[in-house]
Amino acid sequence: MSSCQHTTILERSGLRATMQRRLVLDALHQMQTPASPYDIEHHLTKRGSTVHPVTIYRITKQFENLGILHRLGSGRLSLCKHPETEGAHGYLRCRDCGSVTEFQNEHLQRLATDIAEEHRYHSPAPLIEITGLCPSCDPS
Amino acid sequence: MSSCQHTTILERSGLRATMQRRLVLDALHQMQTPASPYDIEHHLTKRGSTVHPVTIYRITKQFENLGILHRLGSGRLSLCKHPETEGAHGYLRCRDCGSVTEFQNEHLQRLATDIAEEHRYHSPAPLIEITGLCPSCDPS
DNA sequence: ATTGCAGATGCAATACTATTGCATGAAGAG
DNA sequence: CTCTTCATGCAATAGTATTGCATCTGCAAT
Ligand SMILES: [Mn+2]
Ligand SMILES: [Mn+2]
Ligand SMILES: [Zn+2]
Ligand SMILES: [Zn+2]
Repeated sequence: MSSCQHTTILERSGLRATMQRRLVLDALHQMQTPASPYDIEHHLTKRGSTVHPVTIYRITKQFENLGILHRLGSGRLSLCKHPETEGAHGYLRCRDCGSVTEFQNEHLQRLATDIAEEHRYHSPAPLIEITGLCPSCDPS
Repeated sequence: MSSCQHTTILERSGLRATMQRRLVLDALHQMQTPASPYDIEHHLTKRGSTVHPVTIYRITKQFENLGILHRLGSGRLSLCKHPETEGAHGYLRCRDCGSVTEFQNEHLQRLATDIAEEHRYHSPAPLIEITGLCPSCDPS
């Protein structure tokens, strides 16, 4: 996903294609892993760009509402890899160290979508999150 | 679930059965809905009991690690209804208003557990959380 | 029942995270 | 280019969580 595709995402969203929004999308794309607003700021600072933390909070909230990114239970943000897909996205998260693995399971995603609909839930980006202890954090 | 059962939970956990821990369990049980640490404090204060917020933070973190309660993505805590059951527990959460509905779906819980095991995850209380927009918050 | 101690609590200080109001600045339509 | 609207930066504030340390208490041993 190139920087110009990020601009396309913004155009389609109805949001103005500002430098700050493109930088936030670039950062999330480059980091490849869920990141907090301050993680994003640090990433950008290291690369010589600056976006004010308050702006990052505002931008990410908008992106979340548009389904451009997912906010995980840890508060970290993950770029939605397939925004055109209406189906659910799956994450496995360690509640100890916070590490996150994205998974793809059609069957589970179908079931989760059904459950959401049963309860009259709707979202442009339904999110399934399974929380447990990762191998490193499992005391056994 | 009575107060004496709460004491049993504590005995089995290896934690001392202090007044504060019993009060936190009582509060979560009485509230019937996921609550933040400060929600718990306010509930207790209204009933004439006081447990210091810092203590509630410490207690709930221990309970979470023991699988006695679940910490949802909103940060709110839900008493685990079936601590003896090793299977996963499911929650549907609105990312706008934060309302939570617990659901029970054997099939989805089985699938989620399988996915967790595939990734060598383990937990005394695996948690499935589906996030979307509830009927009240759906703009459509 | 008394004692002793590891573990638990309360408090204050601190750190971290998120939100709001307002003045200034930039995107993009015309 | 001009204008309007939306977006950003900054400062202040609010909300949430953690830590160190002194004191206290559950509970096991005697
Ligand atoms: Mn998505
Ligand atoms: Mn459980
Ligand atoms: Zn871990
Ligand atoms: Zn809602």
